[in-house]
Amino acid sequence: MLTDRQLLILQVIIDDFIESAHPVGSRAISKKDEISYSAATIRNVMADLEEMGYIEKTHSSSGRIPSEKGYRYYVDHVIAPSVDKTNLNIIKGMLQGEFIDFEKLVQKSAEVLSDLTNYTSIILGPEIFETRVKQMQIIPLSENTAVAILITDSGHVEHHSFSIPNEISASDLEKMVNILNERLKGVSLAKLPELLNTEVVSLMKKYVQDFEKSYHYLKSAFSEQPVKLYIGGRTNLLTQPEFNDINKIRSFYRMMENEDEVVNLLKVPQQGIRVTIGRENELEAIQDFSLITASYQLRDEQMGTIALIGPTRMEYRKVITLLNALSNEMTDVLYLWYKNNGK
Amino acid sequence: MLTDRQLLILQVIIDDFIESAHPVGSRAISKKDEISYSAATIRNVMADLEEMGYIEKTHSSSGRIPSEKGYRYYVDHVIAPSVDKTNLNIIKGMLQGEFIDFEKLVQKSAEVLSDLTNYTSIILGPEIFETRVKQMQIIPLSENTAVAILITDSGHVEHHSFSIPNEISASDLEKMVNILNERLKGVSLAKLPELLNTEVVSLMKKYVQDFEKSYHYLKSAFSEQPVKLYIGGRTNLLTQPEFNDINKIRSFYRMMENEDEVVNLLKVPQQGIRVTIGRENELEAIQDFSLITASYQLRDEQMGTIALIGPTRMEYRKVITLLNALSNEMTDVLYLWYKNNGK
DNA sequence: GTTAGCACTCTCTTCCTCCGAGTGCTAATT
DNA sequence: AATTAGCACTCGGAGGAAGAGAGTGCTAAC
Repeated sequence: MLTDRQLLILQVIIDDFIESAHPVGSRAISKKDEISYSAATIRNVMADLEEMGYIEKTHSSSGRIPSEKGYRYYVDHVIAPSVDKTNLNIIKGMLQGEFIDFEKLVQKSAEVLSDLTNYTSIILGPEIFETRVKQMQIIPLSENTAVAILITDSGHVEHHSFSIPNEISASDLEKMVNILNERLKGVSLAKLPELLNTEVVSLMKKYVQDFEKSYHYLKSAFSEQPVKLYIGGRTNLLTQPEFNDINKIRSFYRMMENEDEVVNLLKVPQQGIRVTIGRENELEAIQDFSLITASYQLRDEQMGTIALIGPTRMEYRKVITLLNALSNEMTDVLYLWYKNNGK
Repeated sequence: MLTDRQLLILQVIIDDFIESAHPVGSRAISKKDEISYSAATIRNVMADLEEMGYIEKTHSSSGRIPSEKGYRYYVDHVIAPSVDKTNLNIIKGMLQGEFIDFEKLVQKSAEVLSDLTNYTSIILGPEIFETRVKQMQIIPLSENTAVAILITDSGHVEHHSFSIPNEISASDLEKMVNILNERLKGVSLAKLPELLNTEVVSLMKKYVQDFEKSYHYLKSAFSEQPVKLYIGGRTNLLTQPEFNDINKIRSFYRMMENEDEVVNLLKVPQQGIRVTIGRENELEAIQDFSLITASYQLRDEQMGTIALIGPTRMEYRKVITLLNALSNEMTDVLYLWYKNNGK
């Protein structure tokens, strides 16, 4: 456990380093307004903090920088989720406009988040499990191609072109769609695959010739449920001094190119804010970074994740506040929207 | 006009520099198999080439590197569009698979192109002017929201959520859609805005109450015709030695983040291959790069553009060959597809 | 318990030197 | 007349030495 004085000095070191990116020396600390000790005293405290592992030197006679353990302590004990009115208003303003298309809104959120912080923002979702099938359609384009469309009550549209084998007749296709619509309207997407496999199959077998094949094609058209990923401020991190190393840039952007990897990074069930600092991250490519994630919900069900990624020397206070605010707002908006649409 | 010997040496310098990225000296040239002159002779020729502006020194006693003028000459006079069988087969193989969704195919092309070259590929389009309206639909989601869907005969689906003002009744909406479908089916997208404004308007005024407002909302839903942009190998250029400069990286990626700018870059009517080298590019952010573009057509109408961007020290021969092959193949595929679908 | 003083450590920058690659020119060679 | 060998010269880059500056740990005084 840290004494008050140790905590104070740790905090000053971290705040200063977050701002300047330079090692912090005892003299600089002693000059701060909130510090009333001499440099020598500070040095003693710093020696203690270093021994405990909260700060480090870059070389034997350098000032100190926070260690990952130091950041961890700072995040866990120092930061009280506060409210930043200015940014909160920006977020509220953004989310308040006429709310039509949740996906657009998410995209916009990612942009605002990265602009506000100068880090890279990643937003996942919304997952569409909770949304329900509004309508399904299959529209023939030519003799042997068609496009299948699935519309959900959230306004989400999935579409998929596919080719129709010669054995399947247009009338069969039509029958299938009728059956699908009749049976699946209002079904939540989470239950869609199950229903497709059981009830609907037996029903269709009765009416549709050459059922197996049709079904196969149809299923492939609807089974893909991509998780949407929105990234904002891809190039923001380039201005960070820790990004001077070209190899770091390379490995980071390689990672970001790989959507699956990014999705996996964020696809974690969670409540509240999660902070992983440096080597706390399992993914090697971001072990020099910190990742801060929050989720937004619909009726206690996690719909998606919003995250910011930046150097370990991150403005944790600001970022956590912001993410907290945004996730709450998104949850609220989502709730209201579903309520207003009578579901 | 260059003599044969000057041309030969220019060619050797460029080929060598493209491969090594290091200035080429007279001794190295004289050692090449295809060169039978001594270093001293080469030096004389090089002095001439430099005087004419085709090559440059990096400092007073360095070897030579090609100037932009040198590359230009090389591209215009040395490169005969040849056929690279291996890569051509890769491309053909890729395009041959069951052709269902042109957009997916374009995306895949961008990936293959960047993998094959290690540069960054950009593909624009396909522009959908030539495609025709297959069906339009408006599906109400709730009391005051709906999603408008437009399906074209190419399998392209545009959708747009919008809110319905209270004054507009559901039955009016239905009428509108009926009218739209009746009138617009088979109309090419190029003519869509015009028709919407003339014929359809007058017709709808008759049947639909509060027409003005409905029309306004509907139009906004269908007027946006985004040009799709596919980028492959975003991080490929990071491995190029000329990308050691962080500022270059920054300005390049800034540019690439701005979709509009990239679209403008490629949205140029053209035939054949177009090569812009270094400062020939108007856009400042890529004045250290070369951009090579080709287009693909449908019945002499340009549908889209494919491009590669890389350092001015680019493998022009390979890239031009590849782009040439791909644009031809894409044009063929497009033609066949439309033919097979009886249009 | 706190602080002043001081020797010490380490990085960073600047300056210097040396080496090698490559050039341009001149004179010799073909 | 064209080509080539020879040679002095130039410049960038690597490597090392020296000095400045920032900061430390320790000791002794307050």
